[in-house]
Amino acid sequence: MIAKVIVDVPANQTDRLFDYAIPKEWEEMIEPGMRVVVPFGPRKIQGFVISVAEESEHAKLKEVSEVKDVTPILTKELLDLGFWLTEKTLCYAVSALQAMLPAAMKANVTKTIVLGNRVNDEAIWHRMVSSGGVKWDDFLSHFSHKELNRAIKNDELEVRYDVKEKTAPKTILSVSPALSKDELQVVRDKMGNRALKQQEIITHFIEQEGAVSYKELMDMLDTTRSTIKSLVSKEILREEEIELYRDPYKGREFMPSTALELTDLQEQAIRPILKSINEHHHETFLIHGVTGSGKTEIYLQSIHRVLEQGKEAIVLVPEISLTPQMVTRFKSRFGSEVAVLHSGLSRGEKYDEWRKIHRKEVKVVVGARSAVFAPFTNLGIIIIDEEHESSYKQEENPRYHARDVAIKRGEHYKCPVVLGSATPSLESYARATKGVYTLLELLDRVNKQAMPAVAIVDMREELRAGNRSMFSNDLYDKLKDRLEKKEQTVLFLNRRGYSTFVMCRDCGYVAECPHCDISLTYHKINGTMRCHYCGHEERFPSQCPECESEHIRFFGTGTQRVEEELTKILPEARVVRMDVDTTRRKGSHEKLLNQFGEGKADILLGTQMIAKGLDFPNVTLVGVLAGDAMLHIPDFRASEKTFQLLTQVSGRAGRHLLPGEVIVQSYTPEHYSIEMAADHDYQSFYHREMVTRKQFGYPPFYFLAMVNVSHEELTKTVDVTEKIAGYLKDQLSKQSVVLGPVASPIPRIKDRYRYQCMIKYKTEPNLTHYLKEIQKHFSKEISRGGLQISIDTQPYMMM
DNA sequence: AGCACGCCGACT
DNA sequence: GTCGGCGTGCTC
Repeated sequence: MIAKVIVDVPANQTDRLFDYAIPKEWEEMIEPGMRVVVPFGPRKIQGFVISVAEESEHAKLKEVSEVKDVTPILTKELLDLGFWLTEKTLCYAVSALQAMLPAAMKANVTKTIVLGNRVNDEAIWHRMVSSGGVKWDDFLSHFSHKELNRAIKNDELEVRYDVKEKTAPKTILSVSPALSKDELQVVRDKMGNRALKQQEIITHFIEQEGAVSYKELMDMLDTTRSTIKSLVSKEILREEEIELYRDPYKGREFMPSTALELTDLQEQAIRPILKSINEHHHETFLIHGVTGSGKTEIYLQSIHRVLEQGKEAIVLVPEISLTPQMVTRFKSRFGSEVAVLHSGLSRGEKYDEWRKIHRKEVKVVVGARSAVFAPFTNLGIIIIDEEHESSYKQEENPRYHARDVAIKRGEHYKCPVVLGSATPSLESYARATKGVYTLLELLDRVNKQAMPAVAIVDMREELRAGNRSMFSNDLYDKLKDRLEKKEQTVLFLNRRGYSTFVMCRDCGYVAECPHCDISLTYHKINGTMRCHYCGHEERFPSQCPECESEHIRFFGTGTQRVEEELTKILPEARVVRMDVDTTRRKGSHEKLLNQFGEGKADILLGTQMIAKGLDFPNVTLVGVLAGDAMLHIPDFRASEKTFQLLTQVSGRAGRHLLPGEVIVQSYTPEHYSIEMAADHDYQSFYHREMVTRKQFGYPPFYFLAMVNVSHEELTKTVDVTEKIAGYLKDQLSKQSVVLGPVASPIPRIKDRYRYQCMIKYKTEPNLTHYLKEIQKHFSKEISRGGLQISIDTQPYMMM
């Protein structure tokens, strides 16, 4: 029998099936979707079995050397999904398969030098290697490549390839009785008055079933390791390794919750979803529900119905809002049926959560983007909350959008896919309007609470009036007011660090990263300037490197700076700052939020990450310091992003009894995305923005594809991009537009020049083929490492 | 991606 | 004549 294998080598030339003979003893065992270790050239690597066949076109086949799984880790459905992804996103098949598994399962190949068949105990390395082998790197730090190669040729040394998993299941050493209960009784009675502690332990095992870990037993019976050990050596107890799940939510109690009574509106919205579940057919729904309209309850009750049918559910949540609050809601409703997958977990924890899904120990998974690949086999619903979020698009290979994958899986399982948002993406809303998706609207808040009043402050006027601080007078007054009333405020700024750039007031010099074409950001904590793209760091200069003036200052505002300013103007305010810098440590995210939730702070100041999902009853004021910060990014979605962000942030205020108020500061207050967000008017925004999209030929009117080229040399970069653009212009129809070559908005990162070419099209059935041709044509230059070409068939990042 | 093989210039 | 540099091509 032959195994057709995709090997774990992400390269153009190896992106195909390789045939291996299956040794007799494994013939019955090997199935598609299992991982195997195979010899590949002189080394050993991991691979995925795609299919099993009777024969091969190849005369001489090597044998599969190891089988890594007892049951397939990828089902037929997921294998097919992988190849669909490969085709759609133009990535290597391994990359697609790998993306569906937790990182811990990725193979880790280690090389060890061991003694060969011919004995040479004279050799200088003999003592080092003879004791069971030496790591490849360790050997080479003592001896040269030349010596190694010669010894290998002489059969005196050998290289052993070990293909291991990155993370193993966690185990704990436990003991269980080696004898029956009656026998234990007999043994205990024989002990008489001696070894009382040992008798206690035996008593425990007579009274209770099952294995217990050393630690538990020691705590429970107040005994010591050696007491247990002696029972083990007498063969009364037996040691065993028990597999353990790393439980990220260990020790936390989730108060069970039951279904809430739905409002009439919610009732209307959930009905078509339940119908789709009951009737077993695929349909994509878009719930357009304002913040606080009770979308989550609809999700929960839909899932409930799915579970009643014995099926499974996937809930996708943007990484950033996978807050403990969200997790709590699902855990309290569905208890231990829930697995959680997000980037805050350690690699091992993710692995364990994944195994719970794979072993069917859970029925619901709540997770970020990659949870869309959860290995369920009887899916009943897929929910994507905050559907418009750009984090559902993966910005590395495979460059997929979770929404597309969800719909693909929904079609396969004939189950509904529910997209939910207060500010749907234009793409989705347009599809809903056209009837491709079913639109469900929830335009009132559950508690009939009015939407918060939003005031826009023109910061140009503030300047004219002589206010040069980052807080408008209005915002300052309101902040003070809330402090007095002991109510809380959320302050939002889309920028971390201390300032945006460093400039000399005399000559206008701006500090830039020497490796990237981007200005450096000042970080006060250690007095350095940092590049957010390559991590380059340098000291803040005491004088201008150009004109030696001492008037070199930082401009713009970051969260650190705002925090400092706040303590100056409102010294009595207690501020919690949340950004990547303060939440880097595990669990700090949750800690800061709890602190604020328990009323230990008056102001929560933060970036993106506080924009969604937070629900604190005592928050009555939301301040957006730079409402237009996003408007000026070079991206056709800039207005959309601004509208979404402002709407999301405003939704944080007045969610309960106290009415909320929002202040948006802006230098361009008249922009429609800001005005319409202030009016909570999604409809008008949608229509207004669609006009622009149509006019400039962007989605949802046109499809996009983006080719990004980068190389160390500028001329080479331009040259290649020109060739690509020329080729595409020749091949594509006249209705399609090929833009470029143009320099990327950030023309250089990490000493590499970056150019791009964008394609706008309506129908282009062979586009994938042409793009593949481009990849093939430059594959040699790419594999040599000099040239990089990345192709995105659904770009979300224009930078 | 690795890794071997082969060809070429620079050295013992 | 030998070593090691890198360009080329293969991996079932």
